Amino acid sequence: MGRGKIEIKRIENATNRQVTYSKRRNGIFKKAQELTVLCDAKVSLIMFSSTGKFHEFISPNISTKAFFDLYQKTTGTDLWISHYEKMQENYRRLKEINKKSRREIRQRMGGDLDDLNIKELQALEAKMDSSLVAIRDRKYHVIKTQTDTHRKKVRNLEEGHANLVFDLETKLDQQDGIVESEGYYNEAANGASNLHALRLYQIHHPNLVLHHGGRFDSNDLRLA
Amino acid sequence: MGRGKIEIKRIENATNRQVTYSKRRNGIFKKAQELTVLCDAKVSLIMFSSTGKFHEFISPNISTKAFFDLYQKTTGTDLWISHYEKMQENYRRLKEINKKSRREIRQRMGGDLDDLNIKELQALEAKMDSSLVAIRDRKYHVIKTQTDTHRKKVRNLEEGHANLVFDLETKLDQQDGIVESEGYYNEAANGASNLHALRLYQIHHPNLVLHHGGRFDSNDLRLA
DNA sequence: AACTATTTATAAGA
DNA sequence: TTCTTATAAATAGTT
Repeated sequence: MGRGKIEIKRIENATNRQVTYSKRRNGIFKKAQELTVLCDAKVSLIMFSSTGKFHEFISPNISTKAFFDLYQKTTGTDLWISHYEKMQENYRRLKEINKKSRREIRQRMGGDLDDLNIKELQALEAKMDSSLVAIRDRKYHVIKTQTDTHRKKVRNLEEGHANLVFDLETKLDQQDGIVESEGYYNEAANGASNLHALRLYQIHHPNLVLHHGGRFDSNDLRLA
Repeated sequence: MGRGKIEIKRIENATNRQVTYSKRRNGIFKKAQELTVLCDAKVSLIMFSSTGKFHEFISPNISTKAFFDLYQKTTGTDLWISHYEKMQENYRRLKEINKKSRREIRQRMGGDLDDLNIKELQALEAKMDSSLVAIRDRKYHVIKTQTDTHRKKVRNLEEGHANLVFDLETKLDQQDGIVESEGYYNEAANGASNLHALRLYQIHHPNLVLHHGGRFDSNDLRLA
């Protein structure tokens, strides 16, 4: 269809070939477009020229990926789709497990109990009961550990402090030399050395330290 | 190019559409073939008719897979990989959620408590406690429902049975006509009519039925 | 599926 | 590349 008829064989003149490619490419794209519209068809037309240039036509409302998927599904060709589907299967399975987990949690939270029978309810209750025991045990263990830690800390602090006070007293003794004994004891009574006395008392009554410095009292245990 | 010019829009007549599809498909395939030969180009032409029928043209010396690989390489858009990676990401996320769910369940079962602090332990204990209450409530509700159902069933059965016995007695009365009164009462004493007596008794003491026929006794409640 | 009047595509030239 | 145009090719409507 042109000024003259041409034989269908490779055009040897590169320029000519390029021109013909360009013209016919437009023609075929137009045909593809018309076919898409007229016949409600899905068309994918991809071409590379001899120089490697790339052109594509694809029907609207379908992506190249979707088109290729459709192609594979239709032809049964299987390049990577099996891998993909295996993954989808795993994904599905994982989702199912997830759902079950969530349901189990809900049940353990006291919901979603409607379709459990007595036996299941009893089993669940028993499990929850023993779990509760374990949690309580753990809590008491944590409390005990914390208590012990605090007790030690406080004892160390108190001892350090008492030692400092003792050192201070010793230094005062050395500095003042001979002091009227009654005056000394009077001063000490409302000053540093009552802490020394406290220190000596604490060594024999460690629990006292806890109740004052450990920030734990019976209230904590009531909350626990 | 035909007897008349046509507008490029969907052909509504299905038969016409199918015919046009067939004709133009041949035309476009021929064009693709010619382009391939004349211009030494690589062409992939895939189409699906509105009825889902599939046709393909592809340049010789290149497979569809190779063509698609070339397509991906040229466009830089790796369709599959992006999808695959998105899926992998989802999969990973789901797995993470799963792990957390499992951990939560383990904790609610009294395990995996080592890295919870007191506050968390207390919260968990409280939740478990209230959940346990909910589960117990549900259990008692189920038990009550079952008990009621059984009670009703048993009462119906007993009444039905008693009615049968009563009918039997009535029939015996009619059949035997006049019987020596002492003999009749003697026979009845170890025969059917003691059931009649039971029936009358039950009407006024319905709970008796439950304890015999309901298969529920205080033991059940102890287990529950 | 064949026919054919017409429309459309395009080869060659500019 | 794009336009022009003579001509080949495709195809719409018909049989």
